[in-house]
Amino acid sequence: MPRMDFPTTAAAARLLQPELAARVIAEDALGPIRTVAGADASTLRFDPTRTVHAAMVALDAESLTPLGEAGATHSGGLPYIPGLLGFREVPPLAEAFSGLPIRPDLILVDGHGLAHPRGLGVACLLGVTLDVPTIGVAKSILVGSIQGALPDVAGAQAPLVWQDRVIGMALRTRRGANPVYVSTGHRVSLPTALAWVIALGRGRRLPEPTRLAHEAATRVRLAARAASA
DNA sequence: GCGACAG
DNA sequence: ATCTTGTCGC
Repeated sequence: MPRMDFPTTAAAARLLQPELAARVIAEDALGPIRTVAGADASTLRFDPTRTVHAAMVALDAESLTPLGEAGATHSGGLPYIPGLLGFREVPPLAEAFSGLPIRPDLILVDGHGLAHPRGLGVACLLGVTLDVPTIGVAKSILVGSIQGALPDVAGAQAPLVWQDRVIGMALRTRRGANPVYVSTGHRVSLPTALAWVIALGRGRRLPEPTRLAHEAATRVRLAARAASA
């Protein structure tokens, strides 16, 4: 099992970013997608111990039937720092990944992929760490702005542009709801990423794998709280 | 110096 | 990210 060493300080994480970002593959390098997974983390608002509860939920890509889930809790890592989210969440996420009953062909990560100032959002870091295709699905913008109009119609899209480059796509998955921001994580092109996010939707704002992972991560946190009481 | 800032 | 009831709207 190839283990990766994660930086312990923000400074070390920043130094490592260019090297890791260079490993990201922004093109389609994936086989048939039969199973997918959602990945998310849950933390406490104010927590000096910096505990992160992570969860991954695997599902059948076609029927969206859940196939299993796993969680992991890590403490003492980095705090939340914009731009360094991956270094905080990927260690517990990678452990959760190893607890899944199956190895998913594709992972939807809660947060950005290449739509990041140094091209290393949490989805990219998880992808290169596990060497699994990943897609970033974020609920708000980290950098860049939407180019053009985004009609209030389900399916509407508009490029997310930063420094004259398209780094992702704003996608309105539901009428009357704010868009989600889709970007390449690893081994998936942006058009393919968009297609999968749409295919894995269920008429709600967030795609099903992401939604289930969010609920699972919350359960991991509540279970940890109950266990320590 | 000021404002922005995934989760 | 999390704390939370009722409430507005299709």
